Amino acid sequence: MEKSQALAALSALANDARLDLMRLLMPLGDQGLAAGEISRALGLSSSRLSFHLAALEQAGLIRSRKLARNVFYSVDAAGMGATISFLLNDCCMEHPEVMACCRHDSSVTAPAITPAAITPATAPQES
Amino acid sequence: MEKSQALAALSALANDARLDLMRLLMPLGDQGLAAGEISRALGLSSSRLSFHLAALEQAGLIRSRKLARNVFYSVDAAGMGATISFLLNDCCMEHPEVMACCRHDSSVTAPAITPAAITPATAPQES
DNA sequence: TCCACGTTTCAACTGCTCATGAATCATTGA
DNA sequence: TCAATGATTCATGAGCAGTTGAAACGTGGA
Repeated sequence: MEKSQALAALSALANDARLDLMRLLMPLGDQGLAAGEISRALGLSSSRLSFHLAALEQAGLIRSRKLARNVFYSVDAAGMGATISFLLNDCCMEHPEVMACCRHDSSVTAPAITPAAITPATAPQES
Repeated sequence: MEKSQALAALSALANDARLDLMRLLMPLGDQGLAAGEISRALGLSSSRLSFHLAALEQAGLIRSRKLARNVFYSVDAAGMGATISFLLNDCCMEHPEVMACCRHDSSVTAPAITPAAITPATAPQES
């Protein structure tokens, strides 16, 4: 991975809303989520969300595909992996103490935004 | 690691000069390098370097220690590891395809700034 | 064809990041 | 005490990132 590309990815990740966005999309895999659903789940205005989505897509961290009227966004795991790989290998040069972070899966906290928190819109409203 | 702390670290890393700085300091371990030497190695003005060093130190990615007239800066491997661990565990939730970046040590290129390029000039004289 | 919906683009504004050079502070040796 | 050196802080200005609301665009159903 090029340094410039890694810088773009790091810049994209260094934002509260975009980090939430990645955390929201990550467990959904390739299916992803429509922009409108993301907007509702994160409480972002449509224009603001579009801005952040464009930043992440340009950085190679998410992908989009059009389906009828909706645009579905999903994580680009390869892009995310390449970014982390850049940090580990090119930046930290496989520093033993840094590499240790890969082995012990420490501090796995509950995700801030659970997929269950997403309003399915079309699903029946439970009372 | 707190999300706010991870955001600070990512913001600090999302900069060309600071990424070079980390790559310069990484192979030097705890010994680190004096600010003046870093300034010469990277071709940064002293005030500009001081700004970037402060950003990295505040983000918990480097440490400093005063030695006579010099301030030596070295990487905080634990801080860097925690940042990458946050990306892997909290952000990517151990997504299998992302976690793969830890295993195959791909694309290990020659460092942009080799430690040999640094003029030793004044070795840290402990008095 | 028209309307409704989902999404993106645009202009304007605010605030932050980054770069520059001068000034300042701290330490050492003459 | 003074000058030299190493490093940081400050004021200034340029440019970019983020937010907002309105407008525009594309698609599908009536």
